[in-house]
Amino acid sequence: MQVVTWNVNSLRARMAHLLRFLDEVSPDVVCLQELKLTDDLFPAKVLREAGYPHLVWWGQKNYNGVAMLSKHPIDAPQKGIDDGGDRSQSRLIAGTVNGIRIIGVYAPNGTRLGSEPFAFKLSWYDRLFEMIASRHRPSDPIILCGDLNIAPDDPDVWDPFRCDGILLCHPLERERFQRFLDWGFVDPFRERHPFANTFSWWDYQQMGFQRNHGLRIDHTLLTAPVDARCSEVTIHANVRGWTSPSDHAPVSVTLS
DNA sequence: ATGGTGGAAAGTCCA
Repeated sequence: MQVVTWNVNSLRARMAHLLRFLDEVSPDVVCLQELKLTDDLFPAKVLREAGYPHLVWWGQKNYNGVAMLSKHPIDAPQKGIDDGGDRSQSRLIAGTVNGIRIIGVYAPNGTRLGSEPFAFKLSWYDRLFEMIASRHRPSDPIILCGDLNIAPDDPDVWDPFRCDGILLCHPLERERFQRFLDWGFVDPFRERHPFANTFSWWDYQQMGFQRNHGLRIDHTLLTAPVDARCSEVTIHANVRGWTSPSDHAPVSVTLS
């Protein structure tokens, strides 16, 4: 089983790329972020015809928006962090596929250090952790994937000196990421490639992709029983080179 | 010095 996460930066603008990717890679499950459309505009019919009959989506006007596409049934679908807190931003979609709880998220960017959106990012992460830790054990099969908007360590950034302490690389953000690892999640990419400077996002500006000025902020965290089945982690960086691309590449995990 | 690019949408906001 192959599971993909991809921030498409507008589903409507990226529909041709998505269909091409589905055709070329044929993953079992796809978690999408930044749909940037309302629920009524979600292209369910086209995606069903593309081989993904099982769909869950939670859109929002202009910003955010998440979806899960699957070849297999999606049990216990969930939209948002169901803790009674803020639901104004569509940032989480979850479902159980073939016994694995798959949680796809679009973490807040944070905008600027010290800003209100930055505080929202930190508290959103606290809520996400609480949601998972309060209802799961590390021995449960879980995939936590998405645009986490955190580059966890120096090898995850194009220039550790220039990126030191900036947004997406700040200690307060890295603490939030580390908390999931301390709880029991594994970062299978870093586990298999300890020193690789491989990125999942490149800025549109100043030839970011051409100069490989990128960050690894899209992740596929696995609990131990899923990691034990994980044969491959692929960052599909070639997709970032397609004409008029998303600024994020898809990331996939392959399970035996 | 507050830019550069891209997407929402029709003036800015967000990333």
